[in-house]
Amino acid sequence: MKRAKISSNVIRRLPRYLRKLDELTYDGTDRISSSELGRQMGLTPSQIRQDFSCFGEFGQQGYGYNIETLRKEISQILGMDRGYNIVLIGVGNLGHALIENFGFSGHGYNLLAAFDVKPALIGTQFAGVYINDMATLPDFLNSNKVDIVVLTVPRRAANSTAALITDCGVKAIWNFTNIELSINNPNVLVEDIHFSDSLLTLGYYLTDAASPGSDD
Amino acid sequence: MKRAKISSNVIRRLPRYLRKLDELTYDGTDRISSSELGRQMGLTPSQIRQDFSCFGEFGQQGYGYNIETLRKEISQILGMDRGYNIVLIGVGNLGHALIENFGFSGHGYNLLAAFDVKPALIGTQFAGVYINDMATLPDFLNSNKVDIVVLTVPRRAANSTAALITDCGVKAIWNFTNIELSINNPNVLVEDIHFSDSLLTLGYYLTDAASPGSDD
DNA sequence: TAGATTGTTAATCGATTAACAATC
DNA sequence: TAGATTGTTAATCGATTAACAATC
Repeated sequence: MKRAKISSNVIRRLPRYLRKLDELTYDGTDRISSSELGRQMGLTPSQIRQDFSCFGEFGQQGYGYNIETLRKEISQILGMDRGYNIVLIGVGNLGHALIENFGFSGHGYNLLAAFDVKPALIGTQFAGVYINDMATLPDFLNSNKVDIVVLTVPRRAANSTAALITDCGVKAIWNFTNIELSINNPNVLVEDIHFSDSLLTLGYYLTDAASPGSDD
Repeated sequence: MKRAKISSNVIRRLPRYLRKLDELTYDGTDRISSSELGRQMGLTPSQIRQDFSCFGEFGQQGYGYNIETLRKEISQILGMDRGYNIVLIGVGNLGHALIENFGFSGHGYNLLAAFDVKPALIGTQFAGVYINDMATLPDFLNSNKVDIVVLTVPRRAANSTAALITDCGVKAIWNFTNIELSINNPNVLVEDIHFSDSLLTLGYYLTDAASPGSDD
């Protein structure tokens, strides 16, 4: 498997391809050319072929790409077949929403358990996932291979929780706390969902769209 | 106000600057140079000066940038002073989480109301925001200036709801449904929060990090 | 076979970085 | 004033697009 210096732009397009391929499969399509895929996704055929060629040769001249094959390749590149184990910390509304609606298993992940400090939550379960006492978290992390932690704790607990879990060897954090985590271990991966960055960006474009026409 | 062809890369860094400036303000700092800001954010001083210079001259030679001034400029560029009105549609766990925890007003937005189809929810309120019957949505949109709709409905309702609201003149959608909305009006702005894209990206890097060292 | 479409190399375009005169 | 740091122009780097020989 060739894996070398692939740009983050390419990587972030892979899940989009995957989503599109699922949609095409659902619609009953079984093959597609780079030009048709580009048309549907708003990308150039060149870019699509370049993107795929970072990882191998998945197409066939004169035919295009077989959707099932391509989907399998991309899901493998993304590691969806690795059965990564996940733990969620902080079962507020957002944590709750992710447990019940995100569909971890549908993406190839195992959501092993959730943790919270709130006594009323401890021992209950949502969608088959038990909520455990935060106090038992280090023990849990030490006795289970946990690949990814979903961090949905309140902002004030973000950095201390991050420190706790990275000390226990967790190497990847899916961060919903809307702060930039300060982690001194350079091997820990952090993927942020910054709600506010997203909404403010939308606010910019809205302001921009209103600007040139009339300066009200 | 100069507004011309500013790249999306620049725009998406603006909220990050804002977050950093808020943090610096909280820490009691009142000025900063592009090199120190770059050091703290992992950007080059050149890039920071280039970014800001897209919008004006906010610094001072030999001094740097006044944090309060810079913050005000950026928040204006993002349109945070425009008092945009927002409506949220779909009060499941996620919608609920956003209403209670996102802090729309803290970002300069007015969350006017929420809508859902579930009878048990209609007429109740969370954090002072009333949940109204979806059936009353068109009336509401026609009699109120609603700038942005937060779309937190189930996936199956995504496109029909998007069609409904764009027909009522809504020009911006903050989309949490994890599908690519099909909207035929090119003037409607859509900003997606694709949870799965984010997690899959993290999965890629995790897989990648495990790859070169040992192929286990 | 002829037509279609890939994978890849070369060309272009845009974004980031470096350099430096201007100036607080 | 001297030192620091900006805003901006030029240089570099990287990503996207175009072109085309290979081939299914």
